[in-house]
Amino acid sequence: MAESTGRKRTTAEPRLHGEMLATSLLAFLKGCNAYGYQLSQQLSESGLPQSDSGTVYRALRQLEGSGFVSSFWDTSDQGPARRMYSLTAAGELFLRTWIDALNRYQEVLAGALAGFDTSAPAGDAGSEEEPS
Amino acid sequence: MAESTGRKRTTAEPRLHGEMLATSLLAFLKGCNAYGYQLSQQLSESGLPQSDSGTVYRALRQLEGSGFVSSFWDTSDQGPARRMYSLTAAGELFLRTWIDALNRYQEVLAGALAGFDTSAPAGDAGSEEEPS
DNA sequence: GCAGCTACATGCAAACTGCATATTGCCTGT
DNA sequence: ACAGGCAATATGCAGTTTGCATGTAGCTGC
Repeated sequence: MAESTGRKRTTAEPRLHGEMLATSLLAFLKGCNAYGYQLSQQLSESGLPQSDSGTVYRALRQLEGSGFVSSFWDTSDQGPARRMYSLTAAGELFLRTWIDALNRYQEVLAGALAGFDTSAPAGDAGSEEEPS
Repeated sequence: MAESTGRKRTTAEPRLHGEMLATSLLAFLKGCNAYGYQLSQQLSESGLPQSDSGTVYRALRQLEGSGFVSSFWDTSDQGPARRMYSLTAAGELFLRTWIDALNRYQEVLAGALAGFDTSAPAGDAGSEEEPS
């Protein structure tokens, strides 16, 4: 049940949501300020799993609402006005926090693949993690 | 606007959703089979960002629906019957795919933090580091 | 018997997402 | 000059996911 109409969640192709998308955007902004459109393109070119451009714009507005980025309308060039985003101090903090979490995440995954438990001290091969 | 009522998304404390949660569960199951309750606890102890236990159970059912884990009711011990989960071949594949994506993800983040673009050849240092 | 723990499940409302579509401004082809 | 197209941002909609609270069921301790 519950897999009839829309897209499925647990398909084999990774998607980037939530904090992952947010973190990617912040990371890009750490290098240099950019417009949403550019960020959306960078995502495409980065080899990372993609997100819809609408989602990217909305994510940026939310990040701004949370104070992690700031923006202003740039009308210096021609073409439609674009919103220039830049990272704030709070944004950098958030970025670092998440990269930290990501590191632990990878350790756990790597540990599991290697076949032993990362959260346990070395020595236990975990092959019969049998707690009965 | 729109930050009054419910929980906010982009808070400073990381949460584990979607594929991230799924991947963590699969990784734990790679080491050894387990019950949902155990997995939920392992998550708590792992130092990873947390998910509600209800979410964990639902994630497991979805993973089962996708064929990435299989389960059966274990009534051998006393206490309420518990569902024993184990990883399938498809699940291992999915796990590997996601760990791969995660690696790219981390490279991109690390590159952005270092201040240059990972997807671009060396030379452009993104020096528009607009000071003030 | 009653509280408490293990173990799993679900209802609900809010939030998130992908897709399609709209809007504004400039630029190009014919 | 006008149609079409791209750059750049935004939104409506419907389906999905999530956190929180709560419910069920079986066993244990007092």
